[in-house]
Amino acid sequence: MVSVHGWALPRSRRKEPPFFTKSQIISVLEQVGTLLQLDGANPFRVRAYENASRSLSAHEEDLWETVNDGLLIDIKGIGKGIAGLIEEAMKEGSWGGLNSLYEKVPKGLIEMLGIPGLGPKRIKQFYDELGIESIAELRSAAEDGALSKLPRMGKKMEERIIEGIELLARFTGRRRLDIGLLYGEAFEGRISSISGVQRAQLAGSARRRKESIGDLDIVAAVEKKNLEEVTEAILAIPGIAEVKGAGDSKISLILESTLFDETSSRSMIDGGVLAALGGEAWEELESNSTIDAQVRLVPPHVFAYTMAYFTGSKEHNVRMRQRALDMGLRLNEFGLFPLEGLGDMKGLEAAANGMPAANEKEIYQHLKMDWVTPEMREDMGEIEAASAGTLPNLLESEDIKGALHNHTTASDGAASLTEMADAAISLGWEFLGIADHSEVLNIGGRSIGVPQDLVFEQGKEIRKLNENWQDSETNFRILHGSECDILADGKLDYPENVRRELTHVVGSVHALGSWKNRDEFENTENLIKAIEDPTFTILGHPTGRIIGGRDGFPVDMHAVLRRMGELNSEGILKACEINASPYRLDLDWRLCKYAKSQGVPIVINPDAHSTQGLKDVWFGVQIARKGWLEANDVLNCLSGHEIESRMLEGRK
DNA sequence: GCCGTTTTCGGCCCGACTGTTTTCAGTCG
Repeated sequence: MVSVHGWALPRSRRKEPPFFTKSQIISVLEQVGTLLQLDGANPFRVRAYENASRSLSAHEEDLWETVNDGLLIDIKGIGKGIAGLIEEAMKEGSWGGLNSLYEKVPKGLIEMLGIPGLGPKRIKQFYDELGIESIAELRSAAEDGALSKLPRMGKKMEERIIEGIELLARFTGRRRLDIGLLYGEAFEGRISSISGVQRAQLAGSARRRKESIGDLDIVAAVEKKNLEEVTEAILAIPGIAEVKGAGDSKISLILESTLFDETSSRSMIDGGVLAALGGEAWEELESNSTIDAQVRLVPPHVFAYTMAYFTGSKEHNVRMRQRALDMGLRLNEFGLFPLEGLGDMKGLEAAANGMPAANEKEIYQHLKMDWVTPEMREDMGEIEAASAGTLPNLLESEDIKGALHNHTTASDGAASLTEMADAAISLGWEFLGIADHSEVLNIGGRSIGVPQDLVFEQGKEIRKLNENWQDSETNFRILHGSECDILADGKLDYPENVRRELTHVVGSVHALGSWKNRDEFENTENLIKAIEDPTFTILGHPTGRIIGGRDGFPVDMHAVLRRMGELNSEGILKACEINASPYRLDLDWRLCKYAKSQGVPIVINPDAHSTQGLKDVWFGVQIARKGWLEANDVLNCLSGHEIESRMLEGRK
C-alpha cells in the first residue's frame, strides 16, 4: 500500500544551509515522479524524475559538497532542471514550483495507486470526470455504476476495482525475504514435480535476494502440447487462495499458508533456507500471510531467456536490452535476435530465428559479458564490471567461521552460554562472539541488560570455557563482547573500565525515539561521536530499521562509513555489522560496496537470541553477496585465532 | 526532463493480459 504519510514537501528546521539532506531530496524527487503521473505529465518526464532520484541514491559523495563544487549536473540523470531544483532546496530551503504540484494532486489519488489494476491514467480520469478524490468515493462510485459510464470502462472494471480495494485493505504489502523464499521454494518444488514440466525455477526479487519481496515469479519450461494439462495441475496445487488470471503463458494467483499443510511441500524447500528459518517464521506463516505469485509457462528452448528476463531487476534488464541494441540486437524474454531481417515476426516466432542459449551464462556471453549472479542484478555497476571482466569473487556461506554479536540468558537470549557455544561448534564454526545487552537497556519497563558486576562474571566463565577447549585441542573459542547501547548524546553505556574488559564492543542504538525525532545532521554527528570512542569496535544494526515494521532513524550513512574508513586507515578497527536477522538486514546491501570502497570491514552478525537464531547468518551472506562483498571484506571469514588478535590489536 | 562516436532534436525497453473494443488503452512486471 502506498502510504500517504509523509507526502508533503519537507520543511527545514535548520537556520543555515544545507537546508535539506540527500535522503530528503531523493524522496521528494521520487514523489514528484508519482505526482506528475497523476497530473497526466509526459511519461518520459516522469521517468526523468524517477531516474534522478535513483542516481542520487547511488551517489556516494557528500551531496552538499557536490552542490558547492558545481558538479551536480555531472551526475548521470541529473540535468539543468533538476540540478536547479536541488540547488535551490539545499541553499535557499525552498522548493520552487513543486509547491503547486503538491497542492494540485489530492492525497487520496496517491492511495488509489495501491489498488491492483488501477494506474495513474484511470485515477486521473476518475478525478477529472467524476471528481473522485478518495478510495471511499471511488468505492461508492463503483458500487453505484458511475464508473462504467466512462469510456473504456465497464461492469467488470467496477468489480475489479471493488475487489482491489478489499485486497488492498487485507494485503499489507511486501513480505520479508525469509517468508517470500519459503513460499517461493515450496511452490517451485510443487510445480517442478508436475509431469510435463521439464523444469521450474524461482526468479524475480526472491532469486535476487532482495530484503523484501512483493510477489513471486516462477518460470516453468513446458512443451506446447502439455500446456493445458500443466496449467490444470498448477491450478490444483493446494494453497492457492485465488486465481487472478490465467492465459497461455502466464498464471497469476495468490498463495496462502495451506501450501505448507502437507509435509511434502516443506520437504521441497531448499535445505539452506529451511534450516535458516526459525519457529517464528513458521508461526507467522500459519497466522496470516498470503503472497502474490506469477507462473510463466514457456517452451524449454527459451527457458534461460525467460529466467533472465523475470529475474530482473527491471533496471538491470533495461541496461541489458540497451546493450543488445548497441550491438544491433533485440533482447526480450524469448531470446536475442538481430534487429534487421525478422520482418514482422514477434515473440516466440522470432525466437526461433534468434541466438540459442542453454543457460544464462550463454546469454551474457552473446552480449560479451561475464555471467552476473542474480543477487547483483540491480544496475549498481554490475553491467560495467561484467563487460570489463572485473566482477567480484563473492563471499560463500562456506567461508563463514563464526559471528560476533549473539545473546545468552544473561540478557534476553533463550539459551545459555554453553548451549550457544555447542550450537556454534556443531555448525563447524571456530569462534562465537557473545554480545549481550548493556546495562541501560530495558524493554517494556523490564531491565534486560547485564549489570556491570555480571560482565566480569561472564568474562570469567568465558575464559574458563576457552581454556577447556584449548586443553582438549578443540579449535573453538568464545569472544567476550557486549552490545553496548549508544545513548542519545553519542556516549556509550557502561563506564570505560567495563568496556576495556571486553574483546569487542558492538555499539547499537536502541532508544530509537529520540533519534527518530531529530534531524539527520544531528544523528550523524552523534553516531560518529560514538564510533570514535576508543573502545568501540563494531557498529550494530546501523539504522535500527525493521523490515515491514518501521524505518530506521535518519542518518547519513555515507558520512558515517567515510569516518569509519578514515579511522581504519589509521589502523584502528571500526567494523560495520550486517545484522543478518531477516527482520533487519541492516547495513543495507546498497551501502556495502561503499563501505568496502572506504576500507570498512564488515561483520555478518545473526544477533541470535537462541541456538536456532545462529543460522540467520545465511541471510546475512545473501545480503553481503548482493552488496558485492568478497571473503576478504568480511571478518567472519577469519580463523578463531585471527579474529581474536584482530579485535585486540585494532583497539587503540 | 535528460541525453548525444546519430549533440540542440527526437528519441527515451518490451511484451502479456485484461477489458474494452472491432483495433486498442491501461496496467503490470
